[in-house]
Amino acid sequence: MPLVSRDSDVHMQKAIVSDPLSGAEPLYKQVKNKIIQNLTSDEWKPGSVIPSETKLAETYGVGVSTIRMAIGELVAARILIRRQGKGTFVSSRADQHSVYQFFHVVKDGADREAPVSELLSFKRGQADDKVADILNLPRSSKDSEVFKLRNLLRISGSPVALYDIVIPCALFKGLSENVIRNFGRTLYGVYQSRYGITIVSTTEELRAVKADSTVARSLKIQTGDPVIEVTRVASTFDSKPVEVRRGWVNTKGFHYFITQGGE
Amino acid sequence: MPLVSRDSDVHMQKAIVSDPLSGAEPLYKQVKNKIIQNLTSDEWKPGSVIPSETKLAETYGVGVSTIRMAIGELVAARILIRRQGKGTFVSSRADQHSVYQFFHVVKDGADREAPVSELLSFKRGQADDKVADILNLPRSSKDSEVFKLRNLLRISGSPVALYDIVIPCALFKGLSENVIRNFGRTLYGVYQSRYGITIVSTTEELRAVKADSTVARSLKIQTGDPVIEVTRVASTFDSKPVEVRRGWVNTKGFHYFITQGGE
DNA sequence: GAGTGGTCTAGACCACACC
DNA sequence: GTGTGGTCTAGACCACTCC
Repeated sequence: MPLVSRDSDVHMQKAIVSDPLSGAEPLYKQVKNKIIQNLTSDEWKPGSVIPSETKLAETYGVGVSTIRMAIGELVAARILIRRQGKGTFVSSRADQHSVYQFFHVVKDGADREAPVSELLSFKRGQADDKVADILNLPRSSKDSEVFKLRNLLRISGSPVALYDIVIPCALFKGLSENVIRNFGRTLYGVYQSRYGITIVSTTEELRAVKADSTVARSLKIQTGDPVIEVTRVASTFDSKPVEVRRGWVNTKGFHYFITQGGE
Repeated sequence: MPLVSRDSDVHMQKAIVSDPLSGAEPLYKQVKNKIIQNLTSDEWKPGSVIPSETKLAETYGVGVSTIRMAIGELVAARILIRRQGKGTFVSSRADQHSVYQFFHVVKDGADREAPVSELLSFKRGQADDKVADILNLPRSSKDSEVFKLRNLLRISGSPVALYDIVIPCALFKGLSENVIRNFGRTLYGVYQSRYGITIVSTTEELRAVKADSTVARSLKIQTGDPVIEVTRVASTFDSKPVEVRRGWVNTKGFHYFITQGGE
């Protein structure tokens, strides 16, 4: 059932329209948003193929090149992956190679190795005001309830990072300790496969601080040793913040890496 | 004088050809490389307009859409900037907004403010083996001569970072203390405006370490205070490493920021 | 109005993957 | 062979900028 193009028909849902006078969004942006909808609603699952360009063109009633533009932007944003002869795939950020999209710590002088995470604690409570503001939750109300997790990451057995994680209960209904333990390798994998929430961007603030006794004990270093303190806000497609975490990274034998630019 | 397309003519320089049998690169990649050549040779200067799409299409003897593909990739890499109705511009990384492309430190709770840099020392010497390897220089020969700079960065007067910088003499002939002092706001600005070298990508390794006495004195903190140690390799278009620097960042009142993903 | 990039299309042929 | 994405083109019309 092709959606509208070049006409201003009204359907039950927002149709794809190209009407210069109404200041409508470009067709390819509308297509892009439709695709994102399908991704957020988990209709198209991570790792799977999406319909071919020609099929999408028919479905939405636009030219193939328009579809290519929409897909092109999503490929640039690493949300989709094109493979010649095979199809266009939904990027699976949970797989080996792309864990490092958001985890930037590696062992000195070694190749990237996937970290193993251990859930140390799982609680339910109120978000403090600062976190509530970041997550766009009301302050101190029933809707500001959050899950609070503590996670320890190891690389080849050595403790690398301790993270305190805060996520809204409203977005992750039914989340429990068991779900996390049994579900996925990474937390973002759980967000994605169980809740259809894909983390696509993060902002981080880094500081060098002295490890307190708790951090030191977890990371097996001395109290007062320098560690990197990371405060991260993770967001989904529309820059909607979903998770706030604060962590401490052991950089004795490990380092935090960043690449900028490049093609 | 249009270059070749669809034929295999031989010119004095590499012509743009589309010959499926010879396994040649796609036309648009060749165009992209031509554009990069014009940028590296400083024929098209940062901040200026490049020829219009139609002109480029004529010049290189390809279709406008092919030009658009080439430009599209360079825009995605933030090397070119398109402005509707005005033209396509060479990104000037020295301007206010893009200083932060490679400098990731800001004052806590404040807007981004451009840092001011002070040259503390300027020497000429041999690169040690490790640095020589990174910069692709021969070990301990005449060609492994490098300039060694020490730089102090301040934000609103407060010392933020101390950097030791190493660059090959061969690439920066005639560089002197005076050139740096009189030339530009940033060192990368000098690389670009005086040597036609544009830094387009960097990799950084971060560690939390204790400040030694030199670092502490420069940053006006206590010896032993935690600081972030940054080791950066900066590269130009073809991933050719141009500069190695090691720095120490004061994160008392400042933080190092990172954004990943996003559209 | 003239020139620029922005959007959108239709269609050709190629390279690759799978059967 | 069939279907996928990859490359490449020609051309239409729109929106913006400058004169």
